[in-house]
Amino acid sequence: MPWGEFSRLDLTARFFRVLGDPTRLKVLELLLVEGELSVSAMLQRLGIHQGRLSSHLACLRWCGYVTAEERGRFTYYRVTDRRVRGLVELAHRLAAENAAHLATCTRIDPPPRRRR
Amino acid sequence: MPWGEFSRLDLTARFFRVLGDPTRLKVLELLLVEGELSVSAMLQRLGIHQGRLSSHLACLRWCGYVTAEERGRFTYYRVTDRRVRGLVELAHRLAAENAAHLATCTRIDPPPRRRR
DNA sequence: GATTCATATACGGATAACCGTATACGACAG
DNA sequence: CTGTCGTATACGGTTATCCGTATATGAATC
Repeated sequence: MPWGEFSRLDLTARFFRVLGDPTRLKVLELLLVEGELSVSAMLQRLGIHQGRLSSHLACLRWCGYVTAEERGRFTYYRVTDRRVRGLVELAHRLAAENAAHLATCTRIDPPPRRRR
Repeated sequence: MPWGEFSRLDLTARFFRVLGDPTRLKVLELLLVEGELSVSAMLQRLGIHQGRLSSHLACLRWCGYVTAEERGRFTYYRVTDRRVRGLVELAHRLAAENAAHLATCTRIDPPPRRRR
C-alpha cells in the first residue's frame, strides 16, 4: 500500500530523518522526561529561538511523534506513542557503543569543500 | 563522556541520520534478509551505481551497522548487531501507522523554492 | 476593539549530504 | 609484470534542510 509516491522503505527513511535532527531529538527527550510541557516551558529549558522550536514541534506533531492540546493561551505537548521511548533508548545504547566512529563519519559530516 | 565535540544526544541524532537515507536503509534491509552478500551481489539487486553503493557501505561499516570480510577479490558484508533488526522493524511499524503524514511533512520535504 | 502574550508561519542565506562521473587500488589470471 | 575484475575514493553539481529574522494569528486582558 504505497502512500503517494513513497514506498514503505522511503517512509521509514523519512521516519528516521525526523529523529536525525539534534534539536527535534532533544525536544522529544525533554517530553519523554517531563511528560507534558507548554512551548514556553520548553523554550526556557532549550534556549533556542521560538520560531525554530515551533517549527520543529510542527514537524514532530504532523508526523505523529507528539500530540498537542490547546488550553487557554497555551499549547501543551506530549509524546504520543509509548514505543517511541524504547526506540530512542535503544538508539542511545547503540550510538554510545559506536560513539567514536559516529562522531567522525565523513559521509554524514564531510570535510569542508573548496570555494566555488 | 563526550566524544570530541559531540554530546550523547548529537551522536544519537547522527545514528538516526545514518538510517535516514533510503539507499542505506535498503542495503541494510537486504543484508538483514540475505544474511551475507558481496558488493557485486548487492549491486545486481539494487540497480544503483557502484561508487554510490560502495560509499554508503563505507558509512554503514564505519558507523558499526555492518561488518565487512574480504575473501579473495570479493568483500562480503553482514549486519553486525542483532538489535538493528528490531530497531528497523519497529520503525517500519511506526512509519506505516503515520504513512500519510510522513509522506507530506513539509519540514523534511519542503515545497520548491523560487529561483534566486 | 486595541494591546499583549503565546504560538505559528514565511522567507531567504548558508551548509549538509546525495548523486553521477571519473579515477585509484589491490588481488588474481595469464 | 600487465591486464582485468571487484571495490573504494575523489570531485563538484544539485538538492534538502537547518538557522535566524520578520511577520501573522488567536486568545485573553484591558
